[in-house]
Amino acid sequence: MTAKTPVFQRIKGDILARIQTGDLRPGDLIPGEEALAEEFGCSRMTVHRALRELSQDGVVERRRKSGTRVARPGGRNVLLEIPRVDQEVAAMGCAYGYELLQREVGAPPEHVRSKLEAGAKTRAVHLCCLHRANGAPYQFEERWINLDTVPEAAEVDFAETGPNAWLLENVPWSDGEHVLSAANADARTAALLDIAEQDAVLTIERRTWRQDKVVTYARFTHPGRFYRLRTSLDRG
Amino acid sequence: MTAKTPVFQRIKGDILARIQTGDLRPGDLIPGEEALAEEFGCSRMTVHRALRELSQDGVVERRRKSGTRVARPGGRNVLLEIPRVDQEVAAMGCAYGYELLQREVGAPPEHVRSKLEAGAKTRAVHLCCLHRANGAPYQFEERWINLDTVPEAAEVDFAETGPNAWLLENVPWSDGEHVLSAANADARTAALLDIAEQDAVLTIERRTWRQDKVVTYARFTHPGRFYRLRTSLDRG
DNA sequence: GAGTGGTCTAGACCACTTT
DNA sequence: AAGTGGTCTAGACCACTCA
Repeated sequence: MTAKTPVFQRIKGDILARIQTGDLRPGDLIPGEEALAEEFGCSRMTVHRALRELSQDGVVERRRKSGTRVARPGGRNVLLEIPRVDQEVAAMGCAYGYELLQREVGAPPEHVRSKLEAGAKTRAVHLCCLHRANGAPYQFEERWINLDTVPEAAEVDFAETGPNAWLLENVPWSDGEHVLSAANADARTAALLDIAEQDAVLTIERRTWRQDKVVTYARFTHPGRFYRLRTSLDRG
Repeated sequence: MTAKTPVFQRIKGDILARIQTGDLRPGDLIPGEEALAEEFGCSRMTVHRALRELSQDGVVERRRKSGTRVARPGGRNVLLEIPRVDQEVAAMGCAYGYELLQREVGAPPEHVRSKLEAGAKTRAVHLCCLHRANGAPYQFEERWINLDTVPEAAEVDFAETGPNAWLLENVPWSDGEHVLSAANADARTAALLDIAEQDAVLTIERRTWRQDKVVTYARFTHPGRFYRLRTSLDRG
């Protein structure tokens, strides 16, 4: 069935194979687009697309006049999929439960205000939510939503719908920043997640922007014993 | 200077802006390639490239005959950069130190053998390494290298060069899988990292493949208090 | 100045999916 | 059967960068 795979994909695969077998090593020069076009019996555009995608994947580095070289892998860039809680729980075959523990509107504390890149007069919605799997605590979410950026959020009670789902519906496709870290559970978190105090938890902090303004700052906390984040393959 | 930005980029930016302002909402239909080509005064190929890249970024979904629609963001896909330890330490302005604690060659234990997808007779190099920043323990690395896949590794002593650097030089650009989790430090790890027992640690497990065969399985352990992994922006 | 990649075109044909 | 995206071409011109 190789006859049906697009030419640019065969070129990508061919070059990748040459690299993985050690035939081409980091720093090695790859023939020019015109030469490859002749070698593969296709147009330069097709070769260009193959090399461009390899370059975007970090496999190859391209410079005008110098040519294309196999990249020296430094760090690993991996694609991390952070699923939606409800979908994640459902994917495990568990019943998903949502509970709003706290909701208040007002000026956020100082350390949150800086995360929101907000002024002194900025108000925010502060939410504490618990997500459950088959009744058992699964994730604790603490979130602030910047009312300067999303004033509509002040009118939503979030009693039934989690803030994540609401934001995805109403403020889609913002840019984001995530920070992952491990910590020991404090007394409050331990009680909420039904784990022992000092147990390791994995926390994900997320900030999202819309048009250069911070939309929301959220902290997701999972029991470390049961929570693992997998990355799908990307680059090397 | 918008005159110098490529046309396909302007198209991407334009459509992204329409989405971020809420002009286009998830599920909305985007005009066909031919219509957009006329709207932007360019060829269909140029429009196609813009839409293809948006599709690869997960911003839109394309189906033949149906057309192109704004994607419903589900989970977040973020680009996670896992840097090389030495570069990471150097980037913090610290002196990097490497110490090989243990090196042995033999049959790996059962739970590792399954990770290596190895047979009963497979031998592996087992390494325990400590990475330091300004003399202080920074990362503990435990690793097995599959000698079926990389027999050369049996001859390397890894006393001076860390296994990561060696593998990147000798087995470049393999595919990878990563698992992130939080855990409480056991006595041995705590002693090595100079932290208290039960302190939270962030662990990264990595497996890499070359040509469908597992090259190596590694566990990297960091003090959770000081270690954070940041994701750069990608998709929503 | 010369050589490389980067973009773009106008048109063609194909592949998939819905009607 | 028709309409959409997916690929490919042959050629063009431009932009960067090295000698």
